[in-house]
Amino acid sequence: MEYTKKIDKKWQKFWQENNTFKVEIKDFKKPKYYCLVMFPYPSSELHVGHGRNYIIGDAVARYKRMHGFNVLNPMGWDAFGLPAENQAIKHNIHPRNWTLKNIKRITEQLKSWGISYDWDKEIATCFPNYYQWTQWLFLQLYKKGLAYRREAPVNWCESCKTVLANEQVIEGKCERCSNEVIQRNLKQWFFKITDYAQRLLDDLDKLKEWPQRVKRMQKNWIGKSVGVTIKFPVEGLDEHLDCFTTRVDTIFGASFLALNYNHPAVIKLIEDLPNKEEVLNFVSQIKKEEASLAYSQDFEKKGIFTRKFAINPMTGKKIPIWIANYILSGYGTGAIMCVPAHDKRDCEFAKKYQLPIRKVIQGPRPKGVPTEASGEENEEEVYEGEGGLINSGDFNGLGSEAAKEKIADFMEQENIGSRKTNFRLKDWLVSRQRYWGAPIPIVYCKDCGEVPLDEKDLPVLLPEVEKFLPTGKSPLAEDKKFIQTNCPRCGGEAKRETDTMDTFVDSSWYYLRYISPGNKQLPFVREDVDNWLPVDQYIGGVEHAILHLMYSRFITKFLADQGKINFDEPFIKLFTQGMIVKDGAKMSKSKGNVVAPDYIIDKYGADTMRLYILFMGPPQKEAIWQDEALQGSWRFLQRALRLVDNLNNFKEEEIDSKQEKILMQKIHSTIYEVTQDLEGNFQFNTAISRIMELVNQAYKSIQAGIKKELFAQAVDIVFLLLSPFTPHISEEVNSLLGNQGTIFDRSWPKVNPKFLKKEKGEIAILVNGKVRGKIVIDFSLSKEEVFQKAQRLDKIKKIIAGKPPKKIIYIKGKIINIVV
RNA sequence: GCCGCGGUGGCGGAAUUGGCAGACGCGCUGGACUUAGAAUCCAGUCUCGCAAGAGGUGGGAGUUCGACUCUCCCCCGCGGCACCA
Repeated sequence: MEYTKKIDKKWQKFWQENNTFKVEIKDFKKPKYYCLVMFPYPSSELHVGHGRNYIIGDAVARYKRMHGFNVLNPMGWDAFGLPAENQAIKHNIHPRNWTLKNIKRITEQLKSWGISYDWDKEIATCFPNYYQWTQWLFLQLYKKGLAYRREAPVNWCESCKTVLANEQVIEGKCERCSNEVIQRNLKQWFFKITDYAQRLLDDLDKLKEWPQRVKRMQKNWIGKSVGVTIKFPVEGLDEHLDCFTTRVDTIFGASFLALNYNHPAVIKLIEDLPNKEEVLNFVSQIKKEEASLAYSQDFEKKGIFTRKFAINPMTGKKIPIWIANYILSGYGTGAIMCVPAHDKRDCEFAKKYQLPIRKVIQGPRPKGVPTEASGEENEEEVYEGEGGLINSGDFNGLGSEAAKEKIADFMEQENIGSRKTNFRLKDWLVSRQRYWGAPIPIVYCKDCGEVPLDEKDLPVLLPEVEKFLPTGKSPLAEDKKFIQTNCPRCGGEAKRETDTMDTFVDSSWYYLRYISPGNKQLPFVREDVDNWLPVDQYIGGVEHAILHLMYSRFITKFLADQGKINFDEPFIKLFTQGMIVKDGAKMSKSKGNVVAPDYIIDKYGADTMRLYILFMGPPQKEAIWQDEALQGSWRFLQRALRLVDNLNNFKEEEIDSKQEKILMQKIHSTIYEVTQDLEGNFQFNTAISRIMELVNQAYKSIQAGIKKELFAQAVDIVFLLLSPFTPHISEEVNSLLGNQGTIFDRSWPKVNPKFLKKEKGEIAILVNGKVRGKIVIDFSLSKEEVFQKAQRLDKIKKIIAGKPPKKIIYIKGKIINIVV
C-alpha cells in the first residue's frame, strides 16, 4: 500500500465525526492530563517553523491518551495586539477582520496536520466574552491595591506611539518594531508584581520539571540582592542620604557619594550654590544623552561636584557628594556610596575626578608574591572580591562574610543603617495607548476621581473607531460616545479610561478559560479548574521564558491568594522547543526562507512532515531544515507501509527459530527504549530511529523465515509506536489489521522483560585497553572462562605472546580487558 | 564584564552511574531490476595506508586497565543579563 493524502483526509474526517478528541470536563472515569501548547498570535498563516510546537504537543497528547489518560488538548488565539492594528492601518481593514481571517486560515492548517485539538474549547482573547474576564481580573487586582496608576519614568516607543513594559524592551529597543525606546514621565497603569517578587523567586524551586535555563533567566530577571541601606548625614543640612549597598563590608572605603540627577535631594543640595546654573546645565545635558547613550558601549562616566559633603558614619570623615550619570534612578534609592578601591565603576570615576581611593579589603595574595610588593604597586588594580578587612577600625581582620553581618548589626544598633532586600523586578506596566486590546474598566469622575467599574457592568466594549493610527493617545480617546459615561459611585458625569491593556494580561490567565470557555457568568468554574489544573505539560518557545511565563505565575499566585483557585503555580512541567532554522537564519517571511507546509502535505502527506519535524534533532535544540532530509521520512513511511503488503502476501516457509527470537527481542527492546525516550525528555528523534531499526529488523527476519503470527505482531507494534507521530497512517494500518475504532483507544504496548534479557552475545576483547578482537559468548560464563576463550583466539595469542596477564577486567555483556 | 549552554564524519545527529565512538537518517560511490527514468533492493562510506597497522570526539595537560563522558588550563560558537552598587 501507498501513503496518499486520501489517508489524511479519511482519518481527519473520522476524528471529527466521532468527536475522538472531545473532552467532557466533568468526566473523571480516567485520570486527567492537561496538555497545553502556547496559543499563537494569529498574525499570518503558519509555516513549518511554527509547526514544531504543535506537533510536539500533539505527539505528547496522543501518547498520554494511550496511557489511559483523559487528555485535554485545547487551542485558542492570542488575538489582540499591535500587528493586527498595524496591518489595519496599512491595508485599511478592521483589525478584527484581519485577525479572524488569519484564525480561519490557521485553523484549516492545524486540521490538515492532524493535530488532535478539542475545538469545542476554542477561545480568542479579542472576543467580548473573553476580554470581559480580563477586565474582571483587572478589577480583582484593583480591589487589592495591586492595580494602580502613577506617574513614573516609563519606556516609550516613538514608532509604536505607546508605552512598553520593562520586559518588552530588548537591549534598549522595542520588542515589536526594534526602534529605540526612550524614557518619558507619564501617568500609567501598573500591576504590582513586585509584591510577589520573593514568592516568584522562592517558588522556582517548586518547579522541578522546568528547564534550569528558564528558571535561571527568571531568577536573573527578579534580581534579588541583600544588603544594607546606610544613612549618610549631609554636612550643614538637616538631611541625610540613604544609600543601598550589598557590600557593607567596604564601608570604610566609601570616599564619596554619587546621586542620580532625579534624586529628590538634588534640588536642596544645590539651591544655595553660586554655580547652580552650571549644575543644572550639566543635568539637562546628561538627561539628553541618556536616551541615546544608555545602551551603547562607549558610555563615558561623567559627574559634577555639588560642593556639599556627607559624613561617612563609620569613619566620621567628610566625603564629597557628586551627581553622576552612571547611577540608576529606578534601583535602590538612586544614590550610592562609592568605594573606588573595590568597584570598577567607582574607580573609573574616582580616577577621572581625582577622588580618594582607600583600600579596605585584602584579597588572597597570589602565591609567591611577597607581602610588601602587593601593597603600593597594585594600587591601580581594583579588587572586587571578598577578603579580609583592613583600614576598617574595629572590624579589621574579619572576613567579608562575617564583617557584613557584624557591621549591619552595629549599624542597626546605632541607627546608622538597616538591612534591606532589593529586587530588580519592577512593577508591570499594563496600559497601552493603542486600539486593539481590552479597555481598562475605570472611569474618572469629576467628584469621586478614579472609580472602578462594577463587575456587573462588564464588559466595557471596545468601540468601533475610524482611525487606528497611533498618535500617542489611544484611538479610543477620539470616541466621544465611548468616553462619556456616568460614575458608578455617584451617578454623575464621568469619563472613561481610554488606554487598553497589554496583551500579556490577556494571556496571563487563558489556560483557566479553556476549562469553561463559553461561560457567561464566570471567568471559570472553580470546581472544574481545581480538578483540571495545574497544566500537566506546557510547551512553547523559550522566548517567553520571562514575559508570559512570569506574568502567568504572578496572576496564578494572586488568584490563589484570593481563594479563587487551589494551586499557586500554573504549569507543572514545561518544555521549551528550539527554533527551526534554514539557510542559517530563523525561518521567517521577511528573510524569505520559509517552507510552506501546504505544499509538503500535498506532496508527501501530513505524517511525513510530522515525522520529519520530530526526527530532525533533539526538540529542545535549534534544528536545521533540509528539504532532502524530508525525503528520508517519506521513504521510511513507504517502507514501513510495505510491511503490510508483505503481511498480506505472507508465505510461511522454513522457520528459523533463532531469527524469531531475535525479532522478539527487538520488538521488546524497541518498546522499552521508545517508551524511555518519551518518558524522559521527549527524545522523539531517538525514539523514531529505534522504530526505524525495528522496521529494518522486520525485513531481515522475513528473509530468514518466521511465522506469520509473529510478523503480524511486529507490524502492529511498529504502527502503535509510531501512532503519536504519524496518526493518519497508524489509524489506517490499525484498521487494515482488523481493529475497530481509533488506534488511540488502544493502549500503549507493554514490554515483556523476558525478552529484554540476553543470555548470549558478542563482546569486545581488549588488550591494554585497545580492541583486538570480538567473540560471541554465553553471558553466564565466569570471568576466568571468558578469558580462557579469549586468549585461545590466534590474534589475541599473538599479541599477548605468552606474557602473564597483570589484571583482567570483565564487564558482563560488554568487554573483557586483558592487561599485560 | 557576569551567568548559562554547546563544540563528535561531507551534513542532521547517536553514545553519560567511565566500557566496542559515529546508532538512525541525509548525501555520496558501486551494483541489481528497468527500453529508459522514477521508485525499490543489495553492498560500501571517520582519516591515513595496497595491507598489516596507525591515528581520531575544539586544543593542551591529568586521573584510570580503559575517557566523547571525570579534573585543571586554554580556544571558539550560541543564548540570557548588563553601569542593579
